[in-house]
Amino acid sequence: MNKANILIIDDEPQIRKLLSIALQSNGHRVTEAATAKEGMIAASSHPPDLILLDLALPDESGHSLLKRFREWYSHPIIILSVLNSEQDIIAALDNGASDYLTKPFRTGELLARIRSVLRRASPSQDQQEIRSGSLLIDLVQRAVKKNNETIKLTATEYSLLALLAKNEGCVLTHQYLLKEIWGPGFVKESQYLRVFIAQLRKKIEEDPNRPVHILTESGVGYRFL
Amino acid sequence: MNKANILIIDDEPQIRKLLSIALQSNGHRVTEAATAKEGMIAASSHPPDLILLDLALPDESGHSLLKRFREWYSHPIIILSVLNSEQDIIAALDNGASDYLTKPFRTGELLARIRSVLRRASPSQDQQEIRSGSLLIDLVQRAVKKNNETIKLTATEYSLLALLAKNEGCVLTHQYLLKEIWGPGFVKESQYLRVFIAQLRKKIEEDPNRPVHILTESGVGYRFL
DNA sequence: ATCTCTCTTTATAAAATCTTTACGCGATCA
DNA sequence: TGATCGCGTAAAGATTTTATAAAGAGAGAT
Repeated sequence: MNKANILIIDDEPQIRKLLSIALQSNGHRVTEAATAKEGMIAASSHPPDLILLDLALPDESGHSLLKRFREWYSHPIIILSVLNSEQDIIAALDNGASDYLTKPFRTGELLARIRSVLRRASPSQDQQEIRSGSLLIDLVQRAVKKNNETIKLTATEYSLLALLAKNEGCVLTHQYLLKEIWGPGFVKESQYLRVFIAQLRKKIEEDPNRPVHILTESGVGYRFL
Repeated sequence: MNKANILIIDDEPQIRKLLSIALQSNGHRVTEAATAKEGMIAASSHPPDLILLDLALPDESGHSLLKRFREWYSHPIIILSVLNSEQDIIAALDNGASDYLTKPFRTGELLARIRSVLRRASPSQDQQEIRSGSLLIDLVQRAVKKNNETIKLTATEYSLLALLAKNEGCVLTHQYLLKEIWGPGFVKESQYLRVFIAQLRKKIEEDPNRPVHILTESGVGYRFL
C-alpha cells in the first residue's frame, strides 16, 4: 500500500499544516482533527489506514484516546509528542502505539517510519480460493474439498488441478501442462496427463464418465470449469 | 509471546552485558554475537524471535548485514546505533528494520519497543492456546496437554508443534519447516523432520500409526488439524 | 568423571507415489 | 469394413518418500 489515508490528530494548526504538506506530497490522503473528540468522530466515520496522534490534546489525554482507539482500531497509530519522558513512551507503546516520535522530528524520518509501519501492517494475505459448484480449492491451505469433505490428492495431482483451476475457462495444452508440472523435458509424455487427469476425475467428479470440472479438448488439451 | 529468544549483535562487550542482563531479567533468553559473521551464523543455526543489531560492527556494515538478514529472516530486527543521522535511520527502516534506537537509550524504552514489535509480529495476539480434540497447546506457558495431562516435549519438538499448530489446516512444506526451526542452512535435512514428527506423534497421538493431528502430505510437507 | 537428556546420523522396512505397459472404446477416413 | 489415432482406465513395476528404531555425539548437571 503506497498511498494511505492518514488521520492527523493535533491541536496545533502549524503542525497539522506541516504534516499535511509533507504527507500529501508523498501521495497520501490526509484528514485533520484538532481535538480528541473530532479525531474519534473522523476515525469512526471514515477509518483511516494510519493515525498520527499528538499526546497533548485540549480535551482528553492522548494516552486515554489511544486506549479507546485500540478497543476497535487495529491499523497503525504513530504517537507524536513533545514529551521525551520514558514513562510516556513506555505507556504509549504498551497501549498499542505502533511507534513514538519526539517533536521536533525530521520529516524524512517520519515518512520512513510511516512506510515501515504500513509495510508491516499490510501483509495482504490473499485468501485465494477457487470455487466451482461443490468443489473448493483452497490455495493457501493447499487443500481441496468436495461437499465440505477434504479430498486427498498427491503432490502432482494437486499441482495439476491447481494449475488448471487458476486458468479457469482456458484451454491449457498438453505441452504447456507437461512443461509446467513435470518440466520441459517431458512435453512428449502425454500419457502422464491421461493417467493423472483420470485420477483427478475419479476423485473430484461426481460421475467421472461425465466430467463437469475437467473437460477434454481433444487433440489440444484440457480445460477447468 | 512474552518470553523470546533474542540475539544481540554488538561488538562492545559492555553493551552486550548490559542488554543481556536487562533482557534476561525480563524473562527473555539471550544469545550474543560480537561480529557480523558470528551473528549470521548464530541466527542461521538457531533462528531467534528477535534480533538487536548494532550498526557499527568490525567486519561488515550493519546496513549490509540487515539486508542479508532480510533475504530470509522475517522476525523483528531492532537497530541500535550511536548514529543519529537521518540518512541512517531512513535507510535502516526502508531496509526492513522494525525499529531504530539511538544510543544511549533508556532500558525501559528499549523493553517497551521490544514488547511492541513482538506484539505486532505475532498475529496470535488473541490466540494464546490452540485446541484440537483432547489436545491443548498453551502458547503462553509453552506447554502441551493431552487429556489434561502435561506432555513433556523438548525445545525443538515444541517449536515444531507450535509452528504447525499456528498454521492449522495449512500444509507447511519441508523447506519452510526446516528453515523456521533449524535455520536456512538445513533445508535439505528432511530426515530431521521425519524423526521429530515421529517423536511428536508418539507423544501426542492416540494411535501414532493413525495420526489425526499431524498429517503427512507426501512429497510436500505436514499439516496440523 | 559419569550420567542424563537431547540432537544428529545411519540403517532398513513399509508405504505412497510415479512410471510404464496393455488394452478397450469411439471417432475418423480411406 | 477395417485401420489408425487420440483418449480413458486398470494394473504391474520401479522409484521415491516416509516411519521407526537405534546407535553415536555433544552439552550440561551431579
